[in-house]
Amino acid sequence: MKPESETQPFAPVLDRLRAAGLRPTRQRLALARLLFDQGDRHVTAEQLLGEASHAGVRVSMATIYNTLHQFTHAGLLREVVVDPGRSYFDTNVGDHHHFFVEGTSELHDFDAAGIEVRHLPVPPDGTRIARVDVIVRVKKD
Amino acid sequence: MKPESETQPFAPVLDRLRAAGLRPTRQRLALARLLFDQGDRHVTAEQLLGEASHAGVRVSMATIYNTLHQFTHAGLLREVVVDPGRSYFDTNVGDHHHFFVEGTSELHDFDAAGIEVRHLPVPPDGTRIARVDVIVRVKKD
DNA sequence: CGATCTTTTTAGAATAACTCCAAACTGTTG
DNA sequence: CAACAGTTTGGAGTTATTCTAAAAAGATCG
Repeated sequence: MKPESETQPFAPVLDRLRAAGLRPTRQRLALARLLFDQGDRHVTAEQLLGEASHAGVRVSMATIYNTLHQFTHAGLLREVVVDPGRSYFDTNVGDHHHFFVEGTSELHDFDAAGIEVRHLPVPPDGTRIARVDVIVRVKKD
Repeated sequence: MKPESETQPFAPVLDRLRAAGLRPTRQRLALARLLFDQGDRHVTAEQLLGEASHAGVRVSMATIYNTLHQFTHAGLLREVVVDPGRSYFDTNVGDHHHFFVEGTSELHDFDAAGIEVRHLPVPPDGTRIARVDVIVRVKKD
């Protein structure tokens, strides 16, 4: 039997797009597969463009950005802001946090289940908590 | 008795620069006073340039950036990365974390003493924790 | 299917936030 | 104050991202 990637290459990703109310266009499908068909990843727009062109998919930079943001709004991606001047997009949208290795700019996930953030103060007036990000900045030693 | 800001306008800031091994030049003194003589603040480079020129201090953008980074290295400021595409510099270098109000891009400090972050996982191989940032993203409701 | 309408995509220009550079200037030291 | 190292500066250069208007591609209808 052929591997799933050959027998149902588009199906799961197609469903995700449909569920998100995004038209499954050629470029969205291709990008979704690059993003979601290989486990948890952290990508920048530029990396994704590189991967796309490497995979023979012709996509413009504008589409890369549009798509990353649409996926983020749809909850398929999460934007991670750790590095001034560049955004990472995380395919892991579960409850987790990040290690950020200064110098190499690598990101690593760690599950939120293992840690406890307690006694958070009350949010400023007229606001409610949307999300709590814990960024553990580490250095090579 | 006159307020300290009138009686000893330069002294404390001068000491801080000296202690940091930074030559107390006219621009560094002026920027340091704008930054440190009014309690805890979060500024962007552009804001600081605006304040400087408003205060009649002629400084170039390059110097604003140089100075912000030097102060950060010297431990007089802390860079806060929460907003893609812009850095904030925080004059509070104590142990604290941030509320970030999406939409208005406001930052508010909260003391780290009140919360507990427990059971942090071990950092990736060959690295050690430099800092833990907790960012509580809030939305207006 | 083909006309039509809407959504997407695209190349390239535009913007924003920095960073770099070589020349001018300034604080410091002897 | 001479002389040098450290600083500042305007302006050009970069990088990441957004915008724009026109072309292309899906969807819908008859």
